[in-house]
Amino acid sequence: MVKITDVARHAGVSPSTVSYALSGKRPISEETRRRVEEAARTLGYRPHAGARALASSRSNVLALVVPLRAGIHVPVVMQFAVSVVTAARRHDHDVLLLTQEEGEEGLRRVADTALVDALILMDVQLHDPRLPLLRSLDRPSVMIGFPLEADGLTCIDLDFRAAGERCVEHLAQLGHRVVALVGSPPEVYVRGTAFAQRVVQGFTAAADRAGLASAVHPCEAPPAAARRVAERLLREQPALTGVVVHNEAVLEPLIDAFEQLGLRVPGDLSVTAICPDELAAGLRVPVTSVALPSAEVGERAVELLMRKLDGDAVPGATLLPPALTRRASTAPRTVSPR
Amino acid sequence: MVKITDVARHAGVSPSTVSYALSGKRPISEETRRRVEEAARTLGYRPHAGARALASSRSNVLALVVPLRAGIHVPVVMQFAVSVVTAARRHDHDVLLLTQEEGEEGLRRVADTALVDALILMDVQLHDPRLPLLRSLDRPSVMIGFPLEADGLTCIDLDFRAAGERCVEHLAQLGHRVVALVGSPPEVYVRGTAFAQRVVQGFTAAADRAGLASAVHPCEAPPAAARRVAERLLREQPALTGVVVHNEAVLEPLIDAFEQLGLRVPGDLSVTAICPDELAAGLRVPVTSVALPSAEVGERAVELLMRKLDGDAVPGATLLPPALTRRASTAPRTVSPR
DNA sequence: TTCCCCCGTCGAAGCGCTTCGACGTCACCC
DNA sequence: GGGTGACGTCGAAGCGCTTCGACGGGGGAA
Repeated sequence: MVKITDVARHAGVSPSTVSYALSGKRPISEETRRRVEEAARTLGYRPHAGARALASSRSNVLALVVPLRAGIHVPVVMQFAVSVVTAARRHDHDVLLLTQEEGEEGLRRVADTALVDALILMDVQLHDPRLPLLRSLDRPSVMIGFPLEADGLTCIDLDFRAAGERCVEHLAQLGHRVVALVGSPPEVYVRGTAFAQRVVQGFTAAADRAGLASAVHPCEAPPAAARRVAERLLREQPALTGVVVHNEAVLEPLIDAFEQLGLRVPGDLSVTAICPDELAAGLRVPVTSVALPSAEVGERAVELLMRKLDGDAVPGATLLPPALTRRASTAPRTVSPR
Repeated sequence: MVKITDVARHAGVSPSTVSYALSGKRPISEETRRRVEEAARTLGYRPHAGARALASSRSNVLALVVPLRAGIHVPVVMQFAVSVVTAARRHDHDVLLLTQEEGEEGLRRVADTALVDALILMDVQLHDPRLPLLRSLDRPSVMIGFPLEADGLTCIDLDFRAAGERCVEHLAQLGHRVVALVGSPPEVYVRGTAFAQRVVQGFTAAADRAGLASAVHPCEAPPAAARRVAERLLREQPALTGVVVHNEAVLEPLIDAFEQLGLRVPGDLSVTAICPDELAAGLRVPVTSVALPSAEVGERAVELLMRKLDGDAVPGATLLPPALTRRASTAPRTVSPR
């Protein structure tokens, strides 16, 4: 293993000069810097991560806690993770993967052993048990999602409330008067997952404001569940013409079910979704949707953390405004009753 | 931050004794060990990861390289990742997440900086460019998947060749004489992804051996592609009664397509798959399948690495035997022609 | 009773890096 | 021409832990 003293000798300078030349933390003459860099390159010098962490009390590693729960859409989680890793690398950091299984103890462990400099949490609950811990930790953190009480913490997410509203407004503009929300599986609401509840709030508020009749239906993931919900929807709201889907797993089966029940999309029924753009755009009937910008969220989360690590103040809440893309699944309400 | 000297003082022993007491690397009297443990507990002592890594040249971190490519099934990747993390934690290790985007340079970086002790690679190609690098690294590694030339390296995976064979044998036993394999998207074969090709080999070999007529069809992920493949299958092999699906994304759409084309599963067509058990079992028609044991593979990969880290010899190749579970989608061939 | 060995513990060195204070040199200004 | 910074570099300390050799004391064997 080649170490800093080897580079120093090779470049004819002291180890500290090598350190400064490579880190840029003190001015070093152009000439010396070039010599050091070349020495480092020809020797293949790689600073020892542990030594560096010990001396600088910075590990250049971020922790990412991913959810394992039922009812969450795995590809979305993966997208977050990948964008976090990519963004972290741009800032010269690596990412340690933690599962929620490890719980608070895991967070405390990686923070207290100085394995990581900072933490990113996904799948935040309204009353998340990890909040007090995060506050007490001496390391910065960012949550992807909003708990109810986030004082002193930093959160970022799509503005799900606004997303719910946006979908309803779009349907209202098209003339629809009776709408329904097909949401996540019941357990997601039961455990108080913030984003799911916010969509419901936004959906309901916007519907009330616009004077629409509305209903909310949680829905399990299997296609059969989608079919059942579709039937129930039509039974309970015979005049239904607008549907908002906030559940990646059932989006396609649900549309299939509607069509099998004799409803054309968008002829008889307009469907909008809150989901990743690729999913909405890739369906047989491309679906009008509010995008779930996982890549952007992951990226911004990392940037927030970096600023916190630099000691800068950051906004406690970052809500990304929803962007609705019109596709083939929504159309003005047909005036003639069916 | 509480350090080892604090614990030592509190327990009335020297720092080295604390170290030995906690690590068990030298015999320490019962009495002393208890005092040390209690001191550590009451003070909330957490050894500094960097310091430990520097002194012991062990970081207790594994690198996991996950694929980002098109055509791979994301939930499967996630399952691997989770099982690797869980298994690693059981061995007191953490997991650093790398994306394939970082490439060989990323591997070299985390290995040479001693950030990680060992590496796990997924999505191995037949001619994987990372092989020489892995051989030259001074750290042990395990590949999930088999390249063509694996001398000196350690690999583990489901025996995909045998899995392909097993599916065909099952169909043959049921009396089917004309079979087809619906595989991964073409790009997966083009880039030489080992497991996909092995399934083809096993499928073809077993079909030849049993004297079955057979054909292989790569298939893109979108449902529309599944439909096209279904039509083509029936056109090109009118006597087709047995299908093997090795493509998680199209399994369900394919069955739908067959049924829409007027074929009942398993009445007219027996379908078997190579995919995660949950997927096969959760479909409308539960599908007979060879399980993709991601959890077991991840776990075993970690165990192999641990043994290598301990300096033990391990087998170069670990092939997990396929296990076929019969479900509703396969039945004996109907004697009467349709 | 003496010698030896082993068990349990200690002290010190050192892992490879960063960082702080200090020092020499040069340029510039009065 | 001497004082004064600023610039560029060096040396040494120290980050918190592990590990190696050494050492004292007690027990068993002779």
